[in-house]
Amino acid sequence: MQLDQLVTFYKALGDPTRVRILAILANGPLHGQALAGKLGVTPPTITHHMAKLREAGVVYERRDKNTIYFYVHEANVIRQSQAIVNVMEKAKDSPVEDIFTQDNLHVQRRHQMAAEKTQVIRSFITPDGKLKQIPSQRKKKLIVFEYMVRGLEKSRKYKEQEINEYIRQFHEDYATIRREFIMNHYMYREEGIYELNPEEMWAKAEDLQ
Amino acid sequence: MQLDQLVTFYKALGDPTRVRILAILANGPLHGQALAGKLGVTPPTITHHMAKLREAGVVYERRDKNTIYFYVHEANVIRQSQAIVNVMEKAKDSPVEDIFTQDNLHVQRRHQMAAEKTQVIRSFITPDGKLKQIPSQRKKKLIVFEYMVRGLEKSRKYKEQEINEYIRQFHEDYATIRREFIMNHYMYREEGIYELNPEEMWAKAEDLQ
DNA sequence: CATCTAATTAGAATATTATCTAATCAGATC
DNA sequence: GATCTGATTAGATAATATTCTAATTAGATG
Repeated sequence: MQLDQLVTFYKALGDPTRVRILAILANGPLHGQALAGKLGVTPPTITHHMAKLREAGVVYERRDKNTIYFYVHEANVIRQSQAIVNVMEKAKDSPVEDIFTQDNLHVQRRHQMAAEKTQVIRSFITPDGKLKQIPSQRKKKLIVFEYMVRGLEKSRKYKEQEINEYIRQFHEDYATIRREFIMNHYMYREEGIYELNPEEMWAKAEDLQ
Repeated sequence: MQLDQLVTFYKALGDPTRVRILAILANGPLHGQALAGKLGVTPPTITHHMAKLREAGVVYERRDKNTIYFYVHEANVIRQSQAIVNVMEKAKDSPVEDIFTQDNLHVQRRHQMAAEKTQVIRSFITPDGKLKQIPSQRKKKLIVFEYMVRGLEKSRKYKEQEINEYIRQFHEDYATIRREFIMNHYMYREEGIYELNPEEMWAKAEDLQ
């Protein structure tokens, strides 16, 4: 992520009204007037704040007739929350010591995997949280799916419609992706109701080969 | 965390100069004039920014003669980075469905543990990152130690002096805490050099009883 | 105690931001 | 196509924030 996007993100969260908006939207989508009412501000103020939140990739919206519903883009919030930590991590010059001692080879490997994931996410997810295309390499696909699925709530039951909506924030082809979620054990379906599997069941890129 | 502290934190990171300061400090402590030089700004500007970063609990400082060295308070940055996610998590009314199905009992348990940890951290760590006192209950102590130790780098070799310095950001009694780190397998020492153990070896509050 | 060094405070200039009212726009719906 | 509804734009105001120069302070050190 470049400096600009990072600063935009933190600026967006650096205002009490906007944080309150996010807290409200965490309970589910809402339209502008409702937000204005709950917060005791005028609609133009909401427009102003939503523009900032949208620019930061923190919310997205869907229109229904004349009404615009705002949604938190949760996966994006989670990802960007790490931004400053990543910057600091990256800023550290890797010391040239021999860190490949017997003791921490597996730690090394875990580091490497994390770096690879970041890399894959960065190349398949646009700054505003859209999935450019479904990766064809299985390993990359799993990394992206795991990233997407992290925005869903554990042990919550979703209607198919809700899952479709959720996936659509990333990509139009929700049907394919929904099917992949099931096939790779991120979720299971029972009588039309979807739910996240425990993480131990997920297909994991790091288990490949 | 209350709204104010959260907004202060995000505001602090919502400025390019301050982000650049953090990127520089990630490589190690530095004094004001050096920062001013590297960034091409005047010393008063640095004073201004450091006040904001300090207020946000993102840096701390140590004086040596006339020179003040600034340090990133990494554990604090990592913790506060989660703030918005926590707020949203908390804002969601827990739905009154039966979520205690066979399938996700262990997920439940994990949730509970995470909540407990947050609780303990909140009660033993001040908003600006100091450890109020060393918990006497072993379980709580481990939670706090794990939190502290997360600010150290994996597979990096530390001199005893460095460990002392590091611990001092939290508490004056670095000797006791350093000993505890070893006793509880967070770190090991070899010929006066300290290093983080792989996480699997750490004493964990969730393994108790 | 005179002097040096690094940091801070004061105060001003400029830019950015949050919020409002009033006016306008963009889709529905009758 | 006239009207209704909800959102946006324009423009003003007041509050905040960033950065500078100049003056001051707080510790060392000779």
